[in-house]
Amino acid sequence: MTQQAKSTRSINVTEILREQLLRGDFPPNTRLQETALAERMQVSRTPIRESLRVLSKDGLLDYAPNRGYSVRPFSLDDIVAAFRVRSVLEGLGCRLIAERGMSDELQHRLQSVLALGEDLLQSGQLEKGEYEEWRQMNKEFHLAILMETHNELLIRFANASRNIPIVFNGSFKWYTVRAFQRAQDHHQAIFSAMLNQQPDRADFMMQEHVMHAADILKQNYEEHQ
Amino acid sequence: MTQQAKSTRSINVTEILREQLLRGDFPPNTRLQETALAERMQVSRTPIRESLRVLSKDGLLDYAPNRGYSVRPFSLDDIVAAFRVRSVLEGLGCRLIAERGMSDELQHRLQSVLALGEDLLQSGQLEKGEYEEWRQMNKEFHLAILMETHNELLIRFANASRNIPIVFNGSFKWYTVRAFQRAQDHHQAIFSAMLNQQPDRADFMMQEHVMHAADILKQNYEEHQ
DNA sequence: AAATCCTAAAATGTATACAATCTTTTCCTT
DNA sequence: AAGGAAAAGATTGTATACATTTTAGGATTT
Repeated sequence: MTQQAKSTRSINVTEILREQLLRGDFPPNTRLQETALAERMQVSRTPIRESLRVLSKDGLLDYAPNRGYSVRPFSLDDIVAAFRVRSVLEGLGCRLIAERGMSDELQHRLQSVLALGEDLLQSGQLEKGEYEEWRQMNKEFHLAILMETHNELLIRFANASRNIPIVFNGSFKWYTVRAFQRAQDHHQAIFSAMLNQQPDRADFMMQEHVMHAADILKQNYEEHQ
Repeated sequence: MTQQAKSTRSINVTEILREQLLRGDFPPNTRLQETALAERMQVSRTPIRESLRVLSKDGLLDYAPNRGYSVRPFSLDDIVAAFRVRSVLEGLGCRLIAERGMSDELQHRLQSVLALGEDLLQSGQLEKGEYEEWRQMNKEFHLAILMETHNELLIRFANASRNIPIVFNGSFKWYTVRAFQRAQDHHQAIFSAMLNQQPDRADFMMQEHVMHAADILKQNYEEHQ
């Protein structure tokens, strides 16, 4: 029997609400009233309040004393700005690893991730819009690199910079096959740069990679919105 | 009469506790018990709990469900890692401004800050360890640049990366006159790079500047601790 | 003496009651 | 009818009571 991680209602509510906010379930500027939420979530106001406080710290909600919380609206500029920040953070991650050299473990892990990416490109699945596996693969690639830095603040900020509506699930639904190929090429180049201890190249290519995703989002945002 | 910003006990408690944590009033790993804090702060447990939750989100406290909160210990490596992150964030800020060019307002503001720095160096005050004015000046320099980016996430992260014990008040107490001079030179170079729209130089010099502060802290940390 | 279990105390988690603040409506004045 | 005070309603802020979990201590067993 797997060990159930301990939790509290407050934490559960926070994660459920966060998911809903990231999915875009609530229109921008929607007021989130404590009593209404409490009823909806079948808990008292106490855990709700703690959740809302946390989510506003994460930038997902706006807050004013005695006025309560509302869903923070994100403009396209906000989102692109967040990508820019993430690009330098993840770029720094790659740089740090390139400087000190990869561990064997990371090397093998990334190699298998790269192989999976290659498989997905070959299989033709991506043409049919089945990008869920790609999403998993991509997440593992980025997360594995970040974790290896052992820089707690870097990991925290890089993750936080992805916790933004629209950004969160990636813009893969708008990717062409060509775009997937380019992303795979970027991953390869980043891996190569870290392996050969080329910090500048590793940093630069990661920034290029992240901002490429931002460009695709930018091009498709208006028609979707 | 100045407009008193609205607030709540929860917010007040959070800021008081944050200050105390940043000053290092609590030894690392000290448990912060809600009832004890509530009595000390003359409020009930409710606002205390909300504060502790927020401070743990900010990375100042550790938290485990049903076990409560404790003061997070920071190693020298943690602190240097935070400086590295801050250096790329503030570097990005300078780059963004160098790319688009400075506003007249920022230009004048920074020029007056630079002039103040020059004055402080001339006056000989800094030799006697009176670095409070320098601290103010330095803060304004960095903050003015950040604000001008209008990148909300960048501003938030950059500020958060300074909210760490020891880092918070700067390591100016360990600065020699030579170190102050070098910092002033860095400020001048950063300003010049942004004015002349040299993004690479602006970014690089800001990183150099921030990591210089990290170096000084590193050299003096052991004897202080 | 070491380990384990059990119980009591203390701490955290949650719900609810009350207080303060904001919002809306009503009603009065001009 | 417009404007504005004042009261009623709704919402957030805080305190407290109760529930659950953890922790500490001691008794019991091996």
